[in-house]
Amino acid sequence: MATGRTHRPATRSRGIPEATVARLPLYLRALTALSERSVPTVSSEELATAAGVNSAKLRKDFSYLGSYGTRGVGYDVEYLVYQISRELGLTQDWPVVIVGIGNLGAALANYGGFASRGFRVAALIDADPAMAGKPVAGLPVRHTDELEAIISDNGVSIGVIATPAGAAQQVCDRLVAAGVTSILNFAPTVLSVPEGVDVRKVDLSIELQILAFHEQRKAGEDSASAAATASAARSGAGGVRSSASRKGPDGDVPAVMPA
Amino acid sequence: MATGRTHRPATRSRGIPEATVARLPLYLRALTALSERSVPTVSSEELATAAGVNSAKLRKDFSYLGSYGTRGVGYDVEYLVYQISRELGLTQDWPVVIVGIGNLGAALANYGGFASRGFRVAALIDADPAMAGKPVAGLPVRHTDELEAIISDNGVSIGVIATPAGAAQQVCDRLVAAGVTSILNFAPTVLSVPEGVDVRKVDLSIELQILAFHEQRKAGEDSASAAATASAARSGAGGVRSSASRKGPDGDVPAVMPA
DNA sequence: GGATGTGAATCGCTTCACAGCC
DNA sequence: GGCTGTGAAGCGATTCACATCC
Repeated sequence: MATGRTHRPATRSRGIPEATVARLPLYLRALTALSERSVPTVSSEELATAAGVNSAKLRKDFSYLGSYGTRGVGYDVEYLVYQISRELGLTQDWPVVIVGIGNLGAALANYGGFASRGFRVAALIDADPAMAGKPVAGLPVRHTDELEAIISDNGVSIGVIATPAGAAQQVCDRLVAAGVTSILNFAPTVLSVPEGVDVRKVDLSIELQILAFHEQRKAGEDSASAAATASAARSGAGGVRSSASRKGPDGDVPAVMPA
Repeated sequence: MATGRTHRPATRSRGIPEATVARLPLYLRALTALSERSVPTVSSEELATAAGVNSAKLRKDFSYLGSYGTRGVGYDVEYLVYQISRELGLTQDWPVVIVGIGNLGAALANYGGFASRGFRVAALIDADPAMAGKPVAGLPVRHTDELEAIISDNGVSIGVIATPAGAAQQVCDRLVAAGVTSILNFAPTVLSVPEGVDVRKVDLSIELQILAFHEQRKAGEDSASAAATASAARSGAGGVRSSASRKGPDGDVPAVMPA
């Protein structure tokens, strides 16, 4: 999960569950591919496979949007592309700014997936004066001083933060003050924002850590020694928990602190 | 959510809920920051705030790991850092390969967040012969031909795919055949993998699309015209179906939705 | 007194299974 | 006959609220 709803008591945004909203882009991508191959209709089964979900979930998801299918037949690809696009708000143009033009910011600026949906990179912003004016992905990098002007001149409501962690909150505050109400945060830090501002976060290392967790489990299933280690860890963790005593039952000493 | 568990019947990985696992890296990050500031203990309340979750959830999460706190006092920062690191498998070294050294791949290679946890970039791999040998983030780019050798020589079990969508499945297949069992996929495509291989995906444009959805809703609350558009869209969508509308059992919002 | 640890209640998502319609 | 649309059941995660312990 790479999400970060900020406050808000679970706003089931008018009937469409959050989990469904998160999958709509997936369906849209699969449908767009079908559309390009001029496939006229799909069954929930086929589309679900293409999107990597199961068909019951897909049908349920679509049922929140309306009755767009035809029983015994399936869904009209073009029509569904349109409906989902509209539901997601992609039939309109969304100017976005990217703040922090390091490696990641540059990668984002060049990322085709933004432009191909309704997103338009209105400006690239960086705090380094040496970067100012340099073209990245065909756009000149602007200095942070211009941030407020850029936001209001372009009517930007979505900002992408790709700065180092230390600068993120400050950038966030300025974006919000300038009128941005949705933020996609790539900096590894928790942003605090006022009510009404949405933040989603993508943390690259978190995803890897989750994989490492499962990977470790797999290793434990195979080799005996690894399994022993793992299960010792386990019983220390979830186990009996006799009275008190932190520290796992056996040799489980900290001593060497990891990274 | 940017996840992608592949098959597997919900493997509540031996007692620790998936949702909890996904938050452990968050806690770890907050704890590491406290550790660097030499803070000896934290309460669930403080730590929860720092990690961006609520304290009840945090305590519940920690309860799956064991009783590592002290009632009336809080949690020992260093000790908790160690326990979570170990639980996540970060006390060991994880060699990873990054395949596809375009803008994004290069950004990932340079990303400090990998190295700082237990991850070590063992190799950068790209299909472009012109890239071969060129240094990126201090490592020479290797050609795809060497993929299998690199995986087995380094005992790599985690692979990162940052190729264009068209190449991703093929790269994935080769990684898996060579022994990789966890994949972090940045390509905007659904990967199919055999049982036992974990895939997590990060799709940059999906996150933006989710923000756009909520942004659109906000706009509908403000201006009358926008609201009209939105609700027209809505009724066109959910409309017909005379029989009882899904939607909350009772007073679910009509027309103009509340904040 | 103060904060953890955790059953119990609640909520929301997923899955099932079948009625409804083409 | 085939596939959608959806109540209802199932299940996991979140939240509550308080017993427990330092």
